[in-house]
Amino acid sequence: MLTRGDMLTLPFEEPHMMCEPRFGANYPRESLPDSLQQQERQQRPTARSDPEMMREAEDDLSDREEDEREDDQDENGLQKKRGPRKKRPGKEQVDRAKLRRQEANARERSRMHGLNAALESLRKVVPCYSKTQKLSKIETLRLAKNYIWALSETLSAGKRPDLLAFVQTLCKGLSQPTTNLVAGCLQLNARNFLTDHNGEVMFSGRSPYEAMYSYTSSDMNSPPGHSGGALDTGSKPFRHYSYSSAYETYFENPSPDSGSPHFDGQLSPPMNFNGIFSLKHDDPQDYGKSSHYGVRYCGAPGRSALAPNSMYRVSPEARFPYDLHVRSQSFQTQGEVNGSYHN
DNA sequence: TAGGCCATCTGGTCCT
DNA sequence: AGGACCAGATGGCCTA
Repeated sequence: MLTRGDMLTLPFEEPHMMCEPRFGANYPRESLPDSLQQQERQQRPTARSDPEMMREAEDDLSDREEDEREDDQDENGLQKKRGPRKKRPGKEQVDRAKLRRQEANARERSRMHGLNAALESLRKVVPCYSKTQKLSKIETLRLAKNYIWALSETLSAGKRPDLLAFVQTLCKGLSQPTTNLVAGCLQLNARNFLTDHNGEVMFSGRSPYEAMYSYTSSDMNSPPGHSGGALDTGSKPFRHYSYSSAYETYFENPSPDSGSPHFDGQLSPPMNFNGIFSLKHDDPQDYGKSSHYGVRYCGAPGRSALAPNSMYRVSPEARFPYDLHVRSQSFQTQGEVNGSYHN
């Protein structure tokens, strides 16, 4: 099946093929390959019935007249000194300009392909990745921004996040289909999420967390640019609590008929619900050379600094909490969740 | 069929 | 001069 990314992609070596549909519009005639130009000349009717041809002829005429006139008078109509006559571009210059344009087009395509490749690699590290159901460019960027924000909050709080709050942060500003997609990727019941008219994500049901902790899922900062939403009610960081019962509540029934999009592609698990934020991706060489993800957030203002690659070297009290508590706490469930990602 | 998303072309601007 | 970057225009594909 052809993906969106594959469509309209033509080989660089055949720029005229890509230009062809545009000839009828505003593509410059001089850009036609010589053979096509010749062919077009031969096909021109002698009668001046084609409006485009008439326009061309008028342009030619007016150009010539302007060339002649511009030597006689300046813009004020005063007699102008005769200088070197402006030379109309010769065939060589036209060909050269044509070539430069084609080269520029190829570079532009290449540049955009690079941009798309970077976007694709970004898709693979945000919390929802499917080869068959790709996030759009804009949604990928939004989700990435939310993800960075949520992880930064988690790091600054130094505690395990509230699951719902985390997911709600992820989904902020995303379209309803993308929200469903993310919820589906994370195996949450997408029906529990609503998007209001402002695009803010709300949780429609009563969270079991709220029942257990009398703590609302809105107790966290909102990402920049998302003020005033349903989640913007406080500055408290993610709350530290045990996931075990909540996990059961949310994942014992993974809601296969939740209305979420169908996922038959690869899902990447940048986050695990039992609190371990591991990043899985197809090409770890991209990241293995760099420092651990957590280190990248340490330079943020207000964040406590860690030595490079030193997430596990700092004192236990200051350590990223997930490895301290959660691995032993719910190792089995982590495996279950991971298993679903690796389908 | 309208709207969203996308790839490509194109000309302008800025920088080296 | 030439390359990188950008935004507008255009047209194709897909989906609700």
